[in-house]
Amino acid sequence: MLDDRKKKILASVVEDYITSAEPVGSKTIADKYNLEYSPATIRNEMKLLEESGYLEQPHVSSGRIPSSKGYRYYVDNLMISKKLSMLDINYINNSITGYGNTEDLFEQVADTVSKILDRPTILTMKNEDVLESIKILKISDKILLVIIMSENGTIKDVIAKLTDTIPDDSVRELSKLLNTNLQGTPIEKLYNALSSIISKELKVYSSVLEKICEGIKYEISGENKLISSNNLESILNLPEFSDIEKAKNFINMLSTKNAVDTVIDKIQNKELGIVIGSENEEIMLKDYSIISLNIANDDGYIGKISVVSPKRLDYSKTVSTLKYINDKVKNIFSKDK
Amino acid sequence: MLDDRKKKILASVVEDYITSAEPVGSKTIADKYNLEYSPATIRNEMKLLEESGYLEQPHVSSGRIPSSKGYRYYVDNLMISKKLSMLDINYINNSITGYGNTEDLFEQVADTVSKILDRPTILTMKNEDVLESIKILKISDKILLVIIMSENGTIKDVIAKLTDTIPDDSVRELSKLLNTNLQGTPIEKLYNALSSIISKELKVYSSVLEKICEGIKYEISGENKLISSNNLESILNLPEFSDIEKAKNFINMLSTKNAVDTVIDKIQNKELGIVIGSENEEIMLKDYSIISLNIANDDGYIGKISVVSPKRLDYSKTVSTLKYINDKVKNIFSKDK
DNA sequence: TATTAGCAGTCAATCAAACAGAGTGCTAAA
DNA sequence: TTTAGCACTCTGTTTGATTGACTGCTAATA
Repeated sequence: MLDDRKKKILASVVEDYITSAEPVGSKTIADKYNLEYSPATIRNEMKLLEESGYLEQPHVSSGRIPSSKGYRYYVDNLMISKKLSMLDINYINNSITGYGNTEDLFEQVADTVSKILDRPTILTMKNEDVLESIKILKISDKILLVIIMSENGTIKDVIAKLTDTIPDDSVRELSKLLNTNLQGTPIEKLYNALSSIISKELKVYSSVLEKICEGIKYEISGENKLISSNNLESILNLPEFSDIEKAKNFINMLSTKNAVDTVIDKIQNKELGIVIGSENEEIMLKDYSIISLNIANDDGYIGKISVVSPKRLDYSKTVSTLKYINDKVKNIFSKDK
Repeated sequence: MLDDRKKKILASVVEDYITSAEPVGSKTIADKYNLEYSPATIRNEMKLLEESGYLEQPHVSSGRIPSSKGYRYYVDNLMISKKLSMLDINYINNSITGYGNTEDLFEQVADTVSKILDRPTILTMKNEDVLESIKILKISDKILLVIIMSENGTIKDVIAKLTDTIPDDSVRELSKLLNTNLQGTPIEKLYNALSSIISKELKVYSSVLEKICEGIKYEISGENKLISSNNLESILNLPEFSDIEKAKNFINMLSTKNAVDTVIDKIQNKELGIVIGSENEEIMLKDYSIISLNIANDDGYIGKISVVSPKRLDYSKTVSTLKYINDKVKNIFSKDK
């Protein structure tokens, strides 16, 4: 347990470093943050903080920077939750309108978070959803519109271009058959379910169904749909990326996404998960933090918004923003009911 | 007009520089490309080529690099069109399947081009298309699916979540009204047209129509839809971007897009447009080239695929790839008919 | 006359040495 | 227990010297 003075010093180091990105020296702290201690005292304390792993020293004659453990202590014990500025609140309210389907909403959310926090934002939508019903609409002789409705209220649709014309009767019959066969199927397994049906029971319609299948495969792409929305230019301006190799690594990490995905997947039980730097198992991620918020509607878990950043970031603002947005999203969902 | 020897030397400089990214010296050319001239002769010729503006010398004791004029001469007169490798051809054939609507197809095309050429690729879809008909389908008490079909065969749909329930009769009537009022409207003006109708003629349905309108605004976002698909990590590996400022500029240029858009818009009359470096009016683009291919189906112009790159790039491969893909796309369109 | 060999000259890139500045740890005094 | 003072360490920047690639020019050669 840290004593009061150490806490104050640690908090000052973290907060100064978050904005300056430069190692923080004892004099800076004594001057800027009106602590009642002399630089020498602060130096002694900083040394102790380093020895117990909360601070690091890039080299012997430099100031200190927070370690992952230091950030963790700050986040858990010292951080004061900031209120969002009116500017940010207005921006959020204007850009998250709640129009469209769940996917549209998630995209809006990702864009907004990314803009406000200036960090790449990854969206995970879980499809634990099951099929409620399928409607088939004949748009023209050779074109069908297949509408897929899930119990959660998500609506997706697929356009199937046929090779031959199809009579109205068949469309009606097909619609019935699909509904009786597929109702209750988990959305993410729809493609597989449909494929196996084609070969077994519904051979008559196989050519039509294959077209529909193709569409479903394309539109409902598997389990976790990940969208990364970002504002790369401003991120590359972070001093962390003045070394172009680091910048490339970061971009690479984001686009292969595997490592990040694993971390995000593990964050389950809590509403808000924060994984800081070396807390990540993957070494690749040792300098980065991931902050992830679970989104739920009344029926339960729907997905996550996750922010990926160098571990030097404004944790307080990030958390406030995510929480505010979570409320907003919950609100939209409850209105829909 | 350049004599034969100058042509050979210019071609060698361009081709060597394209792969090496290092200024090319007289000895390199004499050794690697089996030209029958001594380094001294080549030196003299290179000096003349520089004086007439085809080559540039970064500093007095370095080799030469092609100027924009040099690339232009190469592209117009010297370039031998390369055949695509089997690898590339297979990749293209596998990834451009032609499934889905025009927009899906365009996305496939952009991804493919971007992968093969390792460059950001921008897609422009022109909506000169006009409305053929609108269908409205009632999905549940409070949810309508509005299907918008254009004469070009593109189908879009919008989900409108209503605040109140709507009777079946009204849906039918609304559908009729919209069709008579909007048929023939250019797709890109649909939103405006609908908005003005709401206030004038169809006041009874205004609350429903506003919801639909909202959706249309969101889904059919204006005139030119631009999608940029890219593979940023590998692009940042280009030696052009070893200076991080250049990298940021490039990314910035791509995301603001204004400058690039203007160039692309101007390329109209030809099937294939190549604008090299300083040929661009915008100074921002003086080190970049844009290669843009017009795509048409039987009814005419549909859109463009444009590749943006530092002006050092494999023009021959780029052109071959775009042409091959153009054929592929034309093929898909004619099959659809 | 056209080409080429040879050589002096230029410049970028690299490396080491010198120097300034920021910040520490330790000691001794308050 | 806290603080002032000082020697020390390390980074970052500047300066100068060195190396190497390549040119332009001159004079010799085919």
